[in-house]
Amino acid sequence: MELGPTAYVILGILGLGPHSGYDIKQLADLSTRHFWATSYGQIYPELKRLTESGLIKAEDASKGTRQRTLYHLTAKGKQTLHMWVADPEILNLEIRDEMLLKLFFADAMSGKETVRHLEAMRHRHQEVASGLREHEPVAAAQPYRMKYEVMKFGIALHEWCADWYGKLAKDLESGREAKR
Amino acid sequence: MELGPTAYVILGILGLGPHSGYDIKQLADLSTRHFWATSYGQIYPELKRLTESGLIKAEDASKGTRQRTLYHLTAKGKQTLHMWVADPEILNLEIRDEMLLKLFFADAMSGKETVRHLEAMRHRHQEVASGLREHEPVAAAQPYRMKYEVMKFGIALHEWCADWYGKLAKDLESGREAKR
DNA sequence: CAGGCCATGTAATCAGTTACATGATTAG
DNA sequence: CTAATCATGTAACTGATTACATGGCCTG
Repeated sequence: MELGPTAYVILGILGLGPHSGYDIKQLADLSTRHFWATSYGQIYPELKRLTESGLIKAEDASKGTRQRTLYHLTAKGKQTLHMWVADPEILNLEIRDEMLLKLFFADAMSGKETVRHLEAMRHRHQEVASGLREHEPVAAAQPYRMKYEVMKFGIALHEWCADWYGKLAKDLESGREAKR
Repeated sequence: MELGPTAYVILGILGLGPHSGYDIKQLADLSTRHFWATSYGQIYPELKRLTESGLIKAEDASKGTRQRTLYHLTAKGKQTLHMWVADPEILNLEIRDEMLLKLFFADAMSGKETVRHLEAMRHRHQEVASGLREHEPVAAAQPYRMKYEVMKFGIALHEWCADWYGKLAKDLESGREAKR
């Protein structure tokens, strides 16, 4: 009965208060998405499993005929979440970036094409950063410091990346002699 | 007959010359691993598929009774690879970082525990960076500029991350008043 | 009354890892 | 002679996405 990271996303969000599966998805999309994405296809089955193992508890919150189930942490769930958070083990980081892969194999491309590609990468990171920036005020207003710090990290990271690609593009454009 | 990124890792590496499945894995581990990992469980079946669709060709290179198969790109494979590289479409980037997830939910931890966690994250990124640094000279000596640039990007990225976590840890340690 | 959002779920599929199985060659 | 490395492969499993199906509520 090992729990995966997705289970902790759910437990973590429920640690902030009772939420429905739908809520969890919305909140995750606004907060953890940039370093841990989830989908309904994982959330709903996971909610069932967590209920079965007694870490969370369902409570009916239907309005008329419209179904709605709120979940909240049990004492056991709280404890499990806290133990996970407090455990300082080193966990692995995974990055999958198909554009970087393309860049890696881009030696056959012309300088112009490479610059266009770098420009696209820069743009992509800028987009992610400004997407995060949009709900930065919300994150700042909350009483949870780490959540805000993680958001700031995301913004800074993507801006740093955008910057790096921009600089490389500039280098390629000016110092052609360096090519090859 | 859509090709996934892993297929392009293989095509890209074979674009540098004929290699065995084993070679491909070794080279990928030294180069693309930090933004696109692969395993034998993907490489061997993919080599079979690529052979069947005529993008690569197998050539026996056994030595005595020791089996060895070298693969090289066909004209069609070269073309497919080049078309992929030249296509400037925006592809998605995925990050999965369980430690960042923990940090995100770390508001219940004490300042000391959080600092320890940040220290571990800093250390992890430093490790990745110095791992990459080890074969930086090899990358620098090759005639492929983009491969070297991508490696430099990886090093700089992880060092930037290490730095960021280090700074946050410092902030937490000194400016306690900012907590909560 | 239509479109958007709230809400729940499942089935099929896909990508990728892990563990295993096998054996040859080479360097110390 | 033995350990490391070269070399190829598969089966089982896991984690996650996608697409679909269904329907109610609320706002303009």
